[in-house]
Amino acid sequence: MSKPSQITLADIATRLKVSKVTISKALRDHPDISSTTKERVKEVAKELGYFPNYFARNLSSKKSGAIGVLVPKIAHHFFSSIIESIYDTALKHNYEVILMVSQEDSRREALHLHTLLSMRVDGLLISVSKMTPDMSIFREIEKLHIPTVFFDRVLNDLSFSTVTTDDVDGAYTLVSHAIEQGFRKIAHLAGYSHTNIGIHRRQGYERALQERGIGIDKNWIIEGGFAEIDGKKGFQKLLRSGNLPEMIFTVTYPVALGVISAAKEANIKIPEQLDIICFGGSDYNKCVYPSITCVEQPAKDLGEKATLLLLQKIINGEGNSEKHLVLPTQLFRGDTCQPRLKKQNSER
Amino acid sequence: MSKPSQITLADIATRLKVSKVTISKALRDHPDISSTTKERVKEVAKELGYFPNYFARNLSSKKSGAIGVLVPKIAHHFFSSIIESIYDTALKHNYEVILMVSQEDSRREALHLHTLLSMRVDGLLISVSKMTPDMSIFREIEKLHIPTVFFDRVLNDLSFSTVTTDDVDGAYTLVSHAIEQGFRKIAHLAGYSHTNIGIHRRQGYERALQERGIGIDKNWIIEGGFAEIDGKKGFQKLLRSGNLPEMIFTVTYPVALGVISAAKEANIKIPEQLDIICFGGSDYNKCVYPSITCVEQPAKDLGEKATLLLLQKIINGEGNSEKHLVLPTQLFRGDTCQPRLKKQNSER
DNA sequence: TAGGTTAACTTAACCGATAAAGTTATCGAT
DNA sequence: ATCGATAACTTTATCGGTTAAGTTAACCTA
Repeated sequence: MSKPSQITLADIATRLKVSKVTISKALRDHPDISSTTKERVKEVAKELGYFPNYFARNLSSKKSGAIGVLVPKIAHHFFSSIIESIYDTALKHNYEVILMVSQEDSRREALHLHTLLSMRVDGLLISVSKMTPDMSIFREIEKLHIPTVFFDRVLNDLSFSTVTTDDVDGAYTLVSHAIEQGFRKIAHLAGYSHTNIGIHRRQGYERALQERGIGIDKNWIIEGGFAEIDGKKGFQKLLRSGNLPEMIFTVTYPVALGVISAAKEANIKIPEQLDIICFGGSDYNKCVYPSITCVEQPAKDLGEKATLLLLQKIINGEGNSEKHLVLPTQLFRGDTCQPRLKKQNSER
Repeated sequence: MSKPSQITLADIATRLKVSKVTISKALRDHPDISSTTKERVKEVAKELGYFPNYFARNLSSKKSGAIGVLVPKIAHHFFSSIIESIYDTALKHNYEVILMVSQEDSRREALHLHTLLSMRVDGLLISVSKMTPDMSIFREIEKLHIPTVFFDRVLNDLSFSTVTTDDVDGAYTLVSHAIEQGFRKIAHLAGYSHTNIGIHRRQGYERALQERGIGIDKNWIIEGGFAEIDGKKGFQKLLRSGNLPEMIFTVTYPVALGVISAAKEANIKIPEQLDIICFGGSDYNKCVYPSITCVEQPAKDLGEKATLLLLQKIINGEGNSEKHLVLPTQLFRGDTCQPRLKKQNSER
């Protein structure tokens, strides 16, 4: 069956023999309308099962009451946590969320952003894909002066507000911890060097090594993506090189799982024969063996802070003031990266 | 700064000195318009950075080109996979997705469904929360004859189409497998008995035991939710009873992780001292130790099938024909639930 | 008691598109 | 030469609301 036409203001108006504007105002508690009329209107509205047409309302009021969110992935613990937190925060402030997924594809990114713009969202929350971005769409957004906040994966050469994890510090803390536990040969499965998180985590890694006088071996830095498959590939490359490190620091949690999985296949035991640490964890990490020692990303916090910052821009009209929030990570000590004294003795 | 008014059809029209209807038609490749005019229009549209106002378009065309999706959770591997697959499938057919999260709260469920209705979505994809549902909103939807498909968590006493996992069969297969491996004392951390997945998985469990002449011990069936915390609570209850089983079958993957986590705290080794199987897994399960033997849910497939079924209803107008798709699970043999011959010998 | 307020509506205009119903000029056929 | 068809537009109406600008009767004040 075709969709039946739904109840409109006019329906209630004819029923009560008043103008539809009266209905509109009554439902929005406009002072023009007497309280008795308001009551009658609301009663009939409920009785008929009326609910306003979102399109019509927003077309005439020129507000959408919604924020647009663009993420590269959903099925990834980190992003799904952020998304959930964005939804909750937006709801608390009576905003709707329109979510789009680029699937790490920059063409889809542009497509979806256009759709969000056509929906006249009041603001945008964006985390960019890992591909080289198509800058033109972002410049377009810049020109339109739509309140926008980038989170987690940001573009540095644009003048947007950002909410990010303290990637440099997190990586630095984590790798420093590993060094303190006695590890020296630490490889890094890094992210792409054109993404902020890739660059920064690598910087933290390099700084930790340098400060402790450990040389950086370019062969032990392998660039790749952020997914499981990249971990597998990275590990296999290290394995083929015949020069396995004592410790691998991976740019994300999924990459670490990829390494563990590949190591399992290659019959290399973690953490006995090879150890691992990573940037970011998951709720589940603590439940399994080995639980990976990592720095936990403040996913919930990131979503909330980014949303609040955006709402501030929307509501207070602080559209073009540029702010940069950087949130700290927290070290989690799991089963990997345990003190290395015994092993050092037995091996050397 | 306030949002600048964006380019409209009228802007292009005055620029080209034709009517705005000509512009509208030209941009949609309407046969009324000559190809030369179309070219000129498109050129100017691109130059001015025009994109249609989604609200205005849908208000006048009375179509939204969007489907509404309501899920209980996002930050859960199973749901985030389904959601991703819904987004991809919808995109392939040029539909937008409006996603809402109830956070397992039936009041939010009603609220969000009303929002989706007010957005005049062309159809609905719904997975209900674990709370006792507020039926009135679903009856309302039924009356409106909006194409709707329930997936995974469905309501049985309503006449909607559904796409579900074969819960009975999956649980039956999994528990049967455990019995064949030599397990006899099998407890079940079950879901709520008012949800279809809770009921069906328990049915599969009970049938597997009965068919093999193993008595059902009500004390070993513990009802609870679907999250990690429910696994912890369930395990602790079993522990306190002083009568630990050989094997625990949990209603979901997160519940299993809760059990593993609580067992770790209680210094009980899995799978050496206590074994575990669960309904549903995750990509990561294979990477860790112990990888849990489970039946994998066809998350991607579920999302795709549900979306396709809905689109069929929308496009072919098969609004009220009721269909029920049941998708099979697949047994994954992990580190848990290994043959139990040795242990039986050593223990008895 | 005229004049100004105010409460409580109504009418008209508009948001930015689409759909339906005209309007011309052109062209081919009879 | 006339008619009908068609191509290529334009005009008008409409979607379901909101906002701005009237309207009217009642009430208050000087």
